[in-house]
Amino acid sequence: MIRPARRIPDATVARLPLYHRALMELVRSKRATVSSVALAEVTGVNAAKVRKDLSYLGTYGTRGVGYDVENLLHQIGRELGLTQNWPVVIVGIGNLGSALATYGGFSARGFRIAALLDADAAKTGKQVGGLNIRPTSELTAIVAAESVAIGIIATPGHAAQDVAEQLVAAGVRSILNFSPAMLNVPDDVGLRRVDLAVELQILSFHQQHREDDVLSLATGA
Amino acid sequence: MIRPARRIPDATVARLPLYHRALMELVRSKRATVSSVALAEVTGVNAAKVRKDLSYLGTYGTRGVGYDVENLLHQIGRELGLTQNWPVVIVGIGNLGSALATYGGFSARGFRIAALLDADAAKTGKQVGGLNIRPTSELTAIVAAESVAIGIIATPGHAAQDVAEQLVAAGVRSILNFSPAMLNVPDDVGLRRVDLAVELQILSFHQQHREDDVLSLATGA
DNA sequence: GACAGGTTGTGAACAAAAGCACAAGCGGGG
DNA sequence: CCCCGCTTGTGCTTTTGTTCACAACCTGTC
Repeated sequence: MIRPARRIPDATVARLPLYHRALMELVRSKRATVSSVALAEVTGVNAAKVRKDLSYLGTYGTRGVGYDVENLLHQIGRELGLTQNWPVVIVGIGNLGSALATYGGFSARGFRIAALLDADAAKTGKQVGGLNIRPTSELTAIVAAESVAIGIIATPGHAAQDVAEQLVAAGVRSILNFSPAMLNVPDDVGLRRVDLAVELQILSFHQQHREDDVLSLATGA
Repeated sequence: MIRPARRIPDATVARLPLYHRALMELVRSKRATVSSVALAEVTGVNAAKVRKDLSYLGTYGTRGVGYDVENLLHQIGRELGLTQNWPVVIVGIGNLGSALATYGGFSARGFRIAALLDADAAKTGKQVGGLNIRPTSELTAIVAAESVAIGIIATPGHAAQDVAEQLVAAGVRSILNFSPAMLNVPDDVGLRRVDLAVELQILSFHQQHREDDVLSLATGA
């Protein structure tokens, strides 16, 4: 067999975007090569972990030298599928949808926003980030016409499942869900959820417990 | 000692907000008790994992019955520090900052937005989500006056480190960074970063590899 | 052409997390 | 008062992820 040697662990996949971004920085600053230690420093990851992660992609480093920045960037990009210029649709153009539509980070990494959709007829035709907002009814046609494989849901929670089903029916294969709802989709459709408040709550947990510690230190408990 | 038995694993902490949100739903639908299986279903987590996670908080379930929804919600909220009504400041009121400022999920979970700050004088005084935008120069005063412990950075990457240092100097103990920059802060300051494009890239990876599989299946490779 | 300094790639040890499986315990019914 | 069905809490096993430590190897120097 040809590709079985390279089953990339989830934890590694989750870090590849981090390396990718750091390498983009390094390219901009005209750095030709980078060592695992240097890459570890800018990404906040342990150097051995960096090397192991990169070794899953292939043998792109040179002992005694490091990694060629351009090449490594390319390889990671390829592995992540960023060379494909995926078209994406964003459904739900409220504050968050607008922020996503104008967020430069997507286009900088090979995602092209194919359309902005919103169910609210009052928004139809308005421009956000240089694109017209279109009615959700056009979803199927747009997905078919542009071979859209990825959909982003930024609607309120109660509309999300319905939108997800429309996306799946239209042929979208991966969904990024920014709404609070938990979605049900077929097994063969990729699904990830981002909750803006989760990270804040995790911070709050640690904050809380640091205070507890200080307190118990003070009282000698 | 009093609190050493309960060292909650990171993986569990990351899931507590998920349970918390699901329980809020259940309270709204007047459900009195919930079993680990039911909670597992709505959160998409394995039932045994739910039970183990909850057991770290204490023994709040009843065998043969399940968990009391209200009580469990309260316990999780307390553990996460959500009963404290933490004041937070948001720095950088562009599209993303505005989305965060108007995002209902924060206030619904015990975070109060104490101020919106932006370095751009042209924005000063404008209203977003019922709050006036104030100049960054007022940061120190606001943090002190309102005992702000948590800061959210939604500025462009190049401004983020500077803002982080101001926040730390002013006394903020935890920072949530939505900018692409990697920040350096003292060890005793909590720091988390959210990158809106990361999840999209992870999706892209899986999408990409699903297509590879289909392809190699077709070619018999 | 050998040596020194530096860096990768990876086996092996260690740690954390996930998942299974079941004893212990609750509550309702007869 | 006992039995049965249900559900928790958790010991144990397996899987996944992290870290260490070092042999293998490259490059430039003398």
